[in-house]
Amino acid sequence: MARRTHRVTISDVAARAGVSPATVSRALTGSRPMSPELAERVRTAAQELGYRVNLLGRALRQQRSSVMGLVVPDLDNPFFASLAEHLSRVVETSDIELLVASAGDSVETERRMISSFLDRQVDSLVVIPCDEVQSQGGLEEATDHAVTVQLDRRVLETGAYYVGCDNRYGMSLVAGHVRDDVDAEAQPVVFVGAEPRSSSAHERLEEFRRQFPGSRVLLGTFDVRWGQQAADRLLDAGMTRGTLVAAADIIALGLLSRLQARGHRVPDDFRVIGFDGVGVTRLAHPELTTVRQPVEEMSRRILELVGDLPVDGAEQEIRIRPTLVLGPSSPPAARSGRRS
Amino acid sequence: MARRTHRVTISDVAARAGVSPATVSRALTGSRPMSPELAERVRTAAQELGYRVNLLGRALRQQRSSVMGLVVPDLDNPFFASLAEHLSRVVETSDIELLVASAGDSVETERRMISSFLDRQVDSLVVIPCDEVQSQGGLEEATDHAVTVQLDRRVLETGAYYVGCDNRYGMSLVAGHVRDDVDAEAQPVVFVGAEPRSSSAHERLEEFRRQFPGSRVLLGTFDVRWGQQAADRLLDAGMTRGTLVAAADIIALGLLSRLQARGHRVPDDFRVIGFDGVGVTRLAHPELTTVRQPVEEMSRRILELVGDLPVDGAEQEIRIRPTLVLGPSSPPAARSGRRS
DNA sequence: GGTGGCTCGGCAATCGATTTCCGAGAGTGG
DNA sequence: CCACTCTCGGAAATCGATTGCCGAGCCACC
Repeated sequence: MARRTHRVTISDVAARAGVSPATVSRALTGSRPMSPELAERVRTAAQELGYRVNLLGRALRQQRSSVMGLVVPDLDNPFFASLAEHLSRVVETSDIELLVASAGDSVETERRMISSFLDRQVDSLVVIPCDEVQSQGGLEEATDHAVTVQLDRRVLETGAYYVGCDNRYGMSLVAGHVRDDVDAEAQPVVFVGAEPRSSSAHERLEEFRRQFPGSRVLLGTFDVRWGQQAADRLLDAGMTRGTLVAAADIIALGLLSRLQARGHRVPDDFRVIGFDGVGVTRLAHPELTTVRQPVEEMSRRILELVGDLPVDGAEQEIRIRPTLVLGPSSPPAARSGRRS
Repeated sequence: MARRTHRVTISDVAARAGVSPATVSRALTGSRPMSPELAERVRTAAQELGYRVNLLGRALRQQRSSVMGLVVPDLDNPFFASLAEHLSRVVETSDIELLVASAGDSVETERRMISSFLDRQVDSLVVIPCDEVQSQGGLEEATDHAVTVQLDRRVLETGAYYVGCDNRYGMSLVAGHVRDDVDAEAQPVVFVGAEPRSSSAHERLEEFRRQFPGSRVLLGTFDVRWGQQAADRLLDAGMTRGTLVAAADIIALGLLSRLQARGHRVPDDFRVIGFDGVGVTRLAHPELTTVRQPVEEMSRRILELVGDLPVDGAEQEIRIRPTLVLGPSSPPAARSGRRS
């Protein structure tokens, strides 16, 4: 386990190349044109000494860290992990770097992570807030010190940008599908959602209620376990068939596994519909009908917002329309013969 | 969208409190005892001005950033995401902060991320290497500049620590289970693994071969799609029953979904066994038998390694024994009546 | 040949915090 | 009352890089 014998600084390189630190800086960053042979001499000197730039020093001087921070509620939720991965790949194309921190599903930790990113002088901060209400403080703080974007979940009155999908529209697509393709009268429609502590949960729930007034609604959290519990609850109450609309794929997967474990068939007895449409969806058998969030485009819009040219006329709130992806978990009713 | 009106520095606070910057630093960090009332005066001055420390400045001076970097191959793989989440929660208990970057499954990006973390002066670096061979360069570089730990996947000759689970032992548990509880003679056993480009893939494969010499082996990548393809290949070749040992849960889930989609029953026709045992496992129906990696303990050991007291006699290589978790995807054969 | 413009290297200030060292003042013991 | 110790605040150096400014040298043009 060899360890740094000595720290090589820009002055060491300067000494070796027989020039001043200023010249080394300019040669390595190309911040000012110079004769090619001198530049080359500096580069080899740096190479030979194994010089590596200290980004702390640079950032301190430049007042710019070139870092985008991302705070997610929980990496164990595949949807958030996928957002992180996508954003990471998009940011990759710029000269910014994305660093991710998890809030461990706690508002306090979230706040600490935001603070810490700010203290580290990130240029921009993307936050998927834990809680519609309690995350507000942290976001306001962030907005004062860096370009801040709320992703996926909206918290009002923070002054930050928002990028997310049009949840109401997405849910209306589901409603259309259920009404057109599924025999709605014979089949009770139940919404299995999450307590509206985030705008996504909120909006999906509201739109469902608007579309299916009077329909049954069960609310829990965004995880597999809740889906399983909800399935148990419905089955224990004697339900034997129907359409279950989940507020997220991860809940739908929980529903699916429990329905099947207890001997019910999907889609014959129960139709199941999800929301999000990232990677994991493919895990399910049968594959889920779901609302695919345009993760790619969301990432690109974020990058634009924090981009080099701070578009002053930029929208505060960017909503991107999701698309419905049909899967065998809710096939079109045979007799209607429709295909969308 | 309010933005920093002015940058508050330690000198501003000093001026306001009528003391020197040195005193402010000492008051806020408590690095030297001082009269309580003075400390209080400084604190209120800082509060009133909305002062926040610049960690770049501090780190530059202290030669210590208090950051642990984590480079994962791909956050879309739930196992890696889960490792990140667990490590994050464990590190949370110390005064170190974990920052995560994804390599987007590319050796080049991985190298860039490592470099960038080093340039940012991380104190320690945890890497789940993409490739058993090609990741070596980056890891050597890392070892020269920070305490470096390879996680889950081992690359030889890097000088870095290694923390991971004992894959051979884990696979031998699976073998024992298959031999004891499953009628091995009547049921062909097939390994559905990944090309040995990582030590984990390697070790699991080797141990399987040692335990079941001559058994069929299919190799692909660590993702759902490969599991599905493998299932197709086996079924297309006329297989109708058997025990499928997957090198990872994520592959097992792919197998499961395709087997079921094509009308085969698990566990009646096919037994399926996974490896990893993190969150997503529960998604499956039926629930997977799997080898649970002790993610929690792995995280703790990592923190110890980079801990304040650099244990010089520390093991280079820490292997933690995983445990077998039985699930209905491979129930004990009825007639043997055994329970483990 | 003088002068203006240009190129390009170096000096030194700067970013923001920490920390070493110094010295003033208070307290104590002889 | 002197000498010694102790406490505690401040001046200034320091971490590593970037960059505004200056000036030397060169060229070209009149």
